[in-house]
Amino acid sequence: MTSVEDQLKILTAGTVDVISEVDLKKKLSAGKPLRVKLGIDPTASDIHLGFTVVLRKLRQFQDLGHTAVLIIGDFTAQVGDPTGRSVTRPPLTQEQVDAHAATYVEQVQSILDFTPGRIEIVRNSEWLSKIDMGGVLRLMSQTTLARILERDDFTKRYQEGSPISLSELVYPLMQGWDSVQVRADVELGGTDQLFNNLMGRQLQGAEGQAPQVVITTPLLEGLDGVKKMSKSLGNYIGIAEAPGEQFGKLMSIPDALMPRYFALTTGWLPERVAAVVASIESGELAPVAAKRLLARTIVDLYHGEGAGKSAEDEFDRIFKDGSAPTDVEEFVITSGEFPITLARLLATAGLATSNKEGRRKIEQGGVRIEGEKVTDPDVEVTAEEINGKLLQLGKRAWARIIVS
RNA sequence: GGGUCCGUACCCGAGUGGACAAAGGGGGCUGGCUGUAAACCAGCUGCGUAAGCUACGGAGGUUCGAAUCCUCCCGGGCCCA
Repeated sequence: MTSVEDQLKILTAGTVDVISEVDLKKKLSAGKPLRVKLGIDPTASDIHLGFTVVLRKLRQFQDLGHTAVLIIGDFTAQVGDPTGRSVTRPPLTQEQVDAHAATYVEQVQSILDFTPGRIEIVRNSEWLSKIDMGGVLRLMSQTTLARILERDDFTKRYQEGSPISLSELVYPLMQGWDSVQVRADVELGGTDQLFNNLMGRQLQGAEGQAPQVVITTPLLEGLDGVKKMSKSLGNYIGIAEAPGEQFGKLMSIPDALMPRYFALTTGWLPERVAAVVASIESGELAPVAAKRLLARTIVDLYHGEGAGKSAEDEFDRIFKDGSAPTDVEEFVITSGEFPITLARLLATAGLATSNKEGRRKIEQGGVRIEGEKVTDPDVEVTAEEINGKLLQLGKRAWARIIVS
């Protein structure tokens, strides 16, 4: 087994908070596999690059012989984590939660070790749906309103006069109770989870358990380069997204963000990251080349070796040469629809949400048929004229029209 | 429970009887430029070929005419209890 000192070095690298390192050392020194908790709220169906930061940290624990305890927050998802939120989350149905949870577990396999014994996956409804009012009150007496309200997100909402549901105030307690239930030795999370995770420490202490070590990892900025990557902000790159999508999205991140992306998402050793960053700064590696390298690396990571190169070729074909992608989706239109105006054709093929919008796109010069720009939205085409032709909207949307 | 203020398009937000399909910003889209799906600049952004239709929390009402006035209902903030 790796020495305690080496483990400490690996496990604390790239983290923001470790509370506390002394505790972690003590726990590691006991020589037993630690139970390392990570909670996932199944509020959306995709795992994104930002979340892989903490997943990779969890994987490091697994590789050192510790046990990953993945908690699917199916119960807490019904309340909604108020962290960083300015509004109450809408409650999810059981079906949505189940579907999201299934997708999560599937996607997480590309990062975590699923060898039996290395991972446990549990749902927090197992215990949270059973706790009675007495139990809830006991938990609530462990904290005070002042402590809960210290949090920025609540303070802000309170000052703004936005509604805050009491159930949201209890959220950190539920998450803390999870730690008690799974007897967590360590809990991982993004820096925004610090408050919630510290609650776990306190509740464990009150229940006579050794308090968990809380480790936080940095939050990755999303495509906009400012706000954290999140599903609800729509600025994310999903690990299950198509190679072309991932490549393109990565190419669009602000240049200044590249070092962070290399450091947090590639899984590279710090020395390798430092070397790349240095060559960018010295001008040896052009920004665009660096970004391509990043994009290839990430696509390879989630779609297999070589997928990055293919995605890059495709990207060049589309955006550099301006030609159509190799596989354009076919769109079948029944012959009864013809003759049809170009505006309506666009809407029928799903490239516009309405005829009106199709009309606008054509008038703006954004529509091509077989590479030829069309200008009159009212022109009618017959089935024979359009069958098999390539319809293009803007730089990023195509449909091959098939008449049946 | 009482009082008071509020609810506007994807989001924020102006509008308080006609000139309102509704200012402004964000987002999104299209075009230009570019190493880039970045940045920047310009245009577009309810539906309908059109006449017109539908839309300012919901339902009624007043009026020639309502997002704007009245009644009730639903949702929210604040103050008092």
